[in-house]
Amino acid sequence: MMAADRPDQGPAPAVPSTDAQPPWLSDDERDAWIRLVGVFIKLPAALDAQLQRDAGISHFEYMVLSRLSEASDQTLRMSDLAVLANGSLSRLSHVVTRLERRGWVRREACPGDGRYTNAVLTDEGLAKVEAIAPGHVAAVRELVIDALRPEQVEQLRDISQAIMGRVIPGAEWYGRLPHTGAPSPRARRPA
Amino acid sequence: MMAADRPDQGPAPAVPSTDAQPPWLSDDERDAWIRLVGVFIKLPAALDAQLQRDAGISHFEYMVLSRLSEASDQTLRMSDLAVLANGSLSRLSHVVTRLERRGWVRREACPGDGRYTNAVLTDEGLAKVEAIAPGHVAAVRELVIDALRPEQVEQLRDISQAIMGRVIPGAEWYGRLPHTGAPSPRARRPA
DNA sequence: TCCGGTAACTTGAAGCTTCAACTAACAGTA
DNA sequence: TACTGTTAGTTGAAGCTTCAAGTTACCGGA
Repeated sequence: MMAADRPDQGPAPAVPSTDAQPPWLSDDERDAWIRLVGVFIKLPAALDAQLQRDAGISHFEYMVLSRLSEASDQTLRMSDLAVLANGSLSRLSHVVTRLERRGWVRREACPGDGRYTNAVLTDEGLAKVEAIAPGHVAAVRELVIDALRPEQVEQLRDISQAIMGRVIPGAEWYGRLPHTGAPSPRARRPA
Repeated sequence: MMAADRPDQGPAPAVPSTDAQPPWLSDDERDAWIRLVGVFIKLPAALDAQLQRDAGISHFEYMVLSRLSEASDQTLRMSDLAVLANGSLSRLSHVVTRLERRGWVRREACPGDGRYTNAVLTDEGLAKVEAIAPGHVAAVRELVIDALRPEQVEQLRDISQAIMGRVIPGAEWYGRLPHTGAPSPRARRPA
């Protein structure tokens, strides 16, 4: 009966706020937000669909295999791999168990410190990623990169970086983890 | 043994492609992509966390309640609601069952055409959204909008729109569904 | 009025993620 | 050597999503 006057922001507040922050989004802000929500729901689904169809794996599994393939010795500590793949340690542990069953990854106790576990990409695993990667990169191009003008790609980088800075407070490091570097005695995270 | 030369794009291709499209991403493209992946993994998690903590519901459930609260008569057809909430009909059906159990939504057979089912927001449901919305909008502001300069918000809108155009082919309509409009005899989707 | 076709859901099972223990290994201290 | 605390990782259960049927209601002929 009176909740439809500010679409997409939910109903009007019972008590109008007088805070420093405007309580609702402007039309432009709301517009951008609604579309961004669409992207972060539909884009992952599209990537999963492509990988599932062409390779029978999820996007998260792809990231795990891909990050391992980039690491020196195809080896990473579970906890570093979890950060690189954007997942929790628990999620990674379950997924590595599955990937182990499929023969693409193997666990090894870290020699010298038994607390750590290394995940190692097997030869079959490496072959699998090498087979999958071109198709996946093509999909990323098709769905995202080629949809944008070059300056938009830069804008996207800056915008994503700014959002990540809020989502993971103090995450200037984001996207700058070990990757090609040495096997990282410890991921360099802020304290 | 030779897969670490192009970080974050997977290993090099066995057979170098000579296609029209460059097979790999440039450094700038890769950079933007890695960060975008971070956003679409971590941002939904952050939104879910806020809503779960403050209201005990998921982001998808919030969208369902919110879209209903904006609809005339707090009523929408299941299939329209599914589109507006960015989910499959099956997912929506399960979620509505849960929301019904909690007393926030009610199902009604569409009078006149028994094939359709209407989801209706109850008074308790409306009260719930009204209580939740301000906190959620504050989180969206905190995590996204306030992290960006005004021109970046516009860029984000355009970029998201461009990506959605690829992810859901022919989706110029995206973000422009019923919302405040009449109860939509049928969602206007491209054929 | 019957019959095939189709669109709108619903449902149950399988699979994945999350959450909350729990275990294991080490570091520091006495 | 024992005791405490901390960090890495694992595991099982609960909950949600997806997938593949199944229903139900209607429409358009014959």
